Amino acid sequence: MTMKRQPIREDISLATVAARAGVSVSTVSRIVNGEMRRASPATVARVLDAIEAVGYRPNPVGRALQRGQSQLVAMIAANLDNPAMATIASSTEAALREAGYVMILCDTHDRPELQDEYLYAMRAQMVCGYILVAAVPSPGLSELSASGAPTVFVSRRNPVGNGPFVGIDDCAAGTAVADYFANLGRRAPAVVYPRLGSSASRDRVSGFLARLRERGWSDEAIIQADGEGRSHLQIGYDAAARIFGGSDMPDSILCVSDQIAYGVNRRALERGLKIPGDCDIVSIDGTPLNQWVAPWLKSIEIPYAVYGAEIVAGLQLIWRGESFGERLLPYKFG
Amino acid sequence: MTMKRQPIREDISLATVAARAGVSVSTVSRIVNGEMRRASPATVARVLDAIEAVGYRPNPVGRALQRGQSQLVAMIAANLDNPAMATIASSTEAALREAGYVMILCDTHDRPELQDEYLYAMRAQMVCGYILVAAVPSPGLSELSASGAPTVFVSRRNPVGNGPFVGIDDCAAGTAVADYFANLGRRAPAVVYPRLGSSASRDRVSGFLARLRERGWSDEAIIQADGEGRSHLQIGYDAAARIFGGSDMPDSILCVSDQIAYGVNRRALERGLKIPGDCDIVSIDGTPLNQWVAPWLKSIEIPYAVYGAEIVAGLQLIWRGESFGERLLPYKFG
DNA sequence: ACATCTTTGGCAAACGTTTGCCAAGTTGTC
DNA sequence: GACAACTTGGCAAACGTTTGCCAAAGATGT
Repeated sequence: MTMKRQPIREDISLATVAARAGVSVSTVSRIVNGEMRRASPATVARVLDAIEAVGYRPNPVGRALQRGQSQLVAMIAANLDNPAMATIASSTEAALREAGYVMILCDTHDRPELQDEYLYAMRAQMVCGYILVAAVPSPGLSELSASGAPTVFVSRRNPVGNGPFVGIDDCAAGTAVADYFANLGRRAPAVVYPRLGSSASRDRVSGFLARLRERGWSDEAIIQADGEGRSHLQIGYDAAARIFGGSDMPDSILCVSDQIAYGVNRRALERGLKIPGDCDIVSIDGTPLNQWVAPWLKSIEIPYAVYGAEIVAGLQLIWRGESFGERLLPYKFG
Repeated sequence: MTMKRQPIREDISLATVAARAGVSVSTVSRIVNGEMRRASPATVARVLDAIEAVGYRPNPVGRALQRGQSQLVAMIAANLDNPAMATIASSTEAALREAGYVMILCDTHDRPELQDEYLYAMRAQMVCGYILVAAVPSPGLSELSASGAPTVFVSRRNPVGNGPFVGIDDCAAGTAVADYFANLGRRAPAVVYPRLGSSASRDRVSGFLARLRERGWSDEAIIQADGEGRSHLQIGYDAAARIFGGSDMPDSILCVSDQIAYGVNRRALERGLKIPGDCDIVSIDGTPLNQWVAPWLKSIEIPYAVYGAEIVAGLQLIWRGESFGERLLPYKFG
């Protein structure tokens, strides 16, 4: 029983179907939208046949104009070159398609002006939802935030207010790493993070520091190094230069992202350090690529591949009017 | 002189501007579209003021409906999880935005049915162009190909016909690696590639083999290994198992992608081989990540970051009616 | 026979834009 | 003074959809 897929003609409209079925455009429209009770069973059958016969598919543009809202969802991401974000984008795209939506992807390169430009452009496209991955503070974001448009924040919480969030419990992740180091008997822990921290970075660092303090470390005993710029690779590399150049060498380092860990490791290699051995490195991200190219790296594994499903489920909740605060996903460590 | 950016109200239309300027909607429309000669300078000024005052921005949906074409461009990519494709997507998105377009991203996961689904969905969205990254043969693609819609193929050539192509000279890249191995005095070269090869893989392999034959190798002297599946990482890992398990060990391996090289390297490590040393590995891709996580890997570097600009330039050529056959970008090696 | 209600389906306006055509008004030419 | 040519700007249709409202016809109750 092969279902012959006929070529899609873009010039098939409600009018075509209506003419063929001998009814009006409105009747066809109602039937297409599932309002079956507005027509007799005979008419419905005739219309359905006509739809099938001419291969009608609703035109999303006409529909968007009339409804004042499209089936487009905007994903505004900070940096697609980061494999973690690419995975989020990929899984979200799949989940959206599954639900009948289409994703527009915008890469802000972490720049507030670009983020605003996109926010405005997406509003003009009448998108029905916003997914903000690692959003940055900006005037447009405040405006969006205030407008009450369906929005989900991913990885980083809303930097200019609050709103539905999908991510992990960053603070707990930092705590877990602190416990791991402490239980292993490490004496000189360090932490590397970007200077312009997102909520995620900050929470990870503070969870880590808080637990170390609880377990007896003084603030001076914990080596902290931040790095400037947008590239986490470079941040890690630069910060490591200061750490390894200092008087007291760490025996364990928490890197708040995989890429920072790559940077730290490269500097360590240049210094002739053995990783692990001379120094343990733990990162937070744990993309699958690590197993292939960075087996020396132990990670808190964030389930980026399931973010998509969570994000879309969250959006659907919002569309139905039932908002939600946050969806924290379980991470894996060990 | 701060330019106060006013909040975008979505309910500002041509009618709003027209009312404020005391002219008709048509006049405003013409001025917005740059037809300045259809109105007196005084009117133009008044309208421009009104536009500024109310913060008018054309509604892309209404425009798309009227023109039968949107400012949306569809990028249909095989697999976003591959960093090379993520970079292509990112750079293309930037170039499109620069040119005033908006990108819709679709990830087909290398599946023909999904590719078709997207092709149909994008047609319904009245996109004004298609960018097919590593396209796969499918009925919908044949249809698109025949329809003459503006399309650019990236990385892989059109598998069901021909059409504008952006990429590198894959055959020459393979040849270059062959020369490199030969000049280094390697005696036992190998090549690893995916079984279900794209045009790109095939060309790279055949360029490599052809040059080795020219330089005196017999077919039996060249170790060839392919791997099945979609993950290049796994392909490399599996193929390496056979290579390293065989009687004659290679002293040099060409991997047709970075990810394959990662897989091969991991197996090599498990075997206790030293890379480089016991065996040289060269890959084709050369993403910047390599410098950080795979310094042992020498690569033909493909300038993925400039693909975006080339792709968009190509599209604009097509839109202007001047088609083009292919744009081969220079790669770097050494 | 009449009033009332339900079923069935069409008309037309609306969403925001573009553009062919027409109608004034202005200028130029003989 | 007549006529053409150009300038300026508006009307209205069209793109494809949705939906409030109305009308015809049938069903039900008195």
